Amino acid sequence: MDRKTRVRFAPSPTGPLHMGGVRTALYNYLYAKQHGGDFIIRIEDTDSQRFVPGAEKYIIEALNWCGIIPDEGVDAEGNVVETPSERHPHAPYRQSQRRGIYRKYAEELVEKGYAYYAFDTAEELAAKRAEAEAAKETFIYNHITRKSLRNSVSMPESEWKPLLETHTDWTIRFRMPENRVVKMDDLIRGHIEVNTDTLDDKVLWKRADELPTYHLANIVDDHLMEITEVIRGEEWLPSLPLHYLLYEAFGWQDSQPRFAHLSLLLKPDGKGKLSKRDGDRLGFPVFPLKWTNAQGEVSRGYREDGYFPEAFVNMLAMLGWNPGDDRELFTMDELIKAFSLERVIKSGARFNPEKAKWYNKEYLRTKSDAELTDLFIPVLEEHGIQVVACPKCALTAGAEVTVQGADFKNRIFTHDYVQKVVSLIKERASFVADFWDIASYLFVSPQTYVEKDVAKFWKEENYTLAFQVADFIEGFDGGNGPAGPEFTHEQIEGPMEELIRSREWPMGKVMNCLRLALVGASSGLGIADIVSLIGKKELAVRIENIRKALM
RNA sequence: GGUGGGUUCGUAUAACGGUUAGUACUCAAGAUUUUCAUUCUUGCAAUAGGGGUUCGAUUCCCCUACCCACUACCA
Repeated sequence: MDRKTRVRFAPSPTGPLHMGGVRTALYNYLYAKQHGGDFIIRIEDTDSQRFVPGAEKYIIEALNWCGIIPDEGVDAEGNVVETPSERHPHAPYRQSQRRGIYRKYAEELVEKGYAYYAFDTAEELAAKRAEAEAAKETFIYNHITRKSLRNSVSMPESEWKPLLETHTDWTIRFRMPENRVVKMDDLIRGHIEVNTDTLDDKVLWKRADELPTYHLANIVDDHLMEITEVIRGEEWLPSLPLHYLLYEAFGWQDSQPRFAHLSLLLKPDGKGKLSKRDGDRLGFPVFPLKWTNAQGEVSRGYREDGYFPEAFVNMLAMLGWNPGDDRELFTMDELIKAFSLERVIKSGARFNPEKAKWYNKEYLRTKSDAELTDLFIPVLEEHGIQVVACPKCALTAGAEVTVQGADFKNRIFTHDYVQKVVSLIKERASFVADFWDIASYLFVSPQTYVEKDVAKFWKEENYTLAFQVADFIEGFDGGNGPAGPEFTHEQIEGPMEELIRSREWPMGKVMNCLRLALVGASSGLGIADIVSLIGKKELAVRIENIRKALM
């Protein structure tokens, strides 16, 4: 009776999906794909009070961005996604659209004696709880207190039956058995036992909004959707006994899914679980995508912060799971092959933003120059730089211009130029957004000179020599004869170094003076790289600028 | 308070009951480089505490401490 693996991610659309939620979805997805099964997204929107418009769309988009694509569920537009060859129709995938099916299951339990009608009002129960708390006790709605409360167990049928019609906010509660040890198995945590006396009679269905609570909807839907493994957050572990008992009450033990409870993501410092506040406080995103709430408060997202989805997913996968060896870099396909619930860590995983950054850096390096160039161009445009596809082609403005690689005056650069820049700087960055800070001097003449570096290198005996090197570069014909206007890095580097060495000039000091003129600081690419990129004309401009500024 | 879960360097983690307790991130130092960055090398740094079981315990058992979750007509 081997069943096809079917797992589900069942978020509640009450806000943006937390990165812990993404991890839960990811582990579900990896498990499904590894077993050649289906990954299903089910929207658990049975709480009309907490429903947040846009949250569902956000969740689907976030998972999409991560490459976690459902075989069944809803897509970002709200359309049903279903496996084409599936025999069983499982739609709809939103519990609010399934409301019609839950009541009969709840009533079936009442008929079998596993549940009962309860007529206590929320106020009455709140009063009971307050009373118990005052006496330093815990109020539990169970076999002891049940008798003194208003329900179909404590009252004669003649009394409660009419209440079903007249009373509009009754509930159906599970009848928790007395003093029974529920024995459970968790794929991650092993064997667990709990005595039912510590549990209470949970509400399964509410007459007020004709909707089930999580527990009922969850079990019924998992059964109907033929879910084989339930992989969910640790916060559900305490209700596992109830869920076991529910499967038993329905007589569905044979097809009961296996359970795996994942530990929570903890904040990077201090105590407690990772929250939105930690991100704001420590300066990192806790959500995959940017989210703006009803009050207009914006929460940053990994996508908008410049993370590659592969890096984000990889980082998340390693938070609470490891392959058993030293490998740390995994593509989604590799994760699918390597993943196993047996190697999921039981304890909570503290999130480390530094490591997240490191992952992005690693992935940045694997990207092609062309790909990174495409990502860099919008950043350049934000800084007023125009990038054209070829040296001689029409600008968007309409005017035709000729750009010889770089036109600093008009702030126009060729695609080819940008790509060269990218190839030289990509190993120095963690994010594409860093490119501008690292390489702005390759697009704009420096406006200021770092004081500390000026003090260290800008001395007459150094800069007079630096000017001679600049003159040499300007006169260099690149081996192309007198007509050769520019040169490559390879062409200039040797002769330039030869000049300095043959005259026994102090290489470091001279170069840094030149670098100060070109970059505005004593950091950055090699001089040969810079001058071959920006060209003779711009070199002259920058020498002139620094003369004016510092002499 | 009750119930359940958890505890290896600062962080993420590895280690059939037998290891000088490994790796990565961070940090520090050194090498390389015309500077910075990269790269490379090295270093700092852990089994929560106490009892057992055992020839031998990070590993198994018990107690304590601490952390987390749950304790709603929320999920």
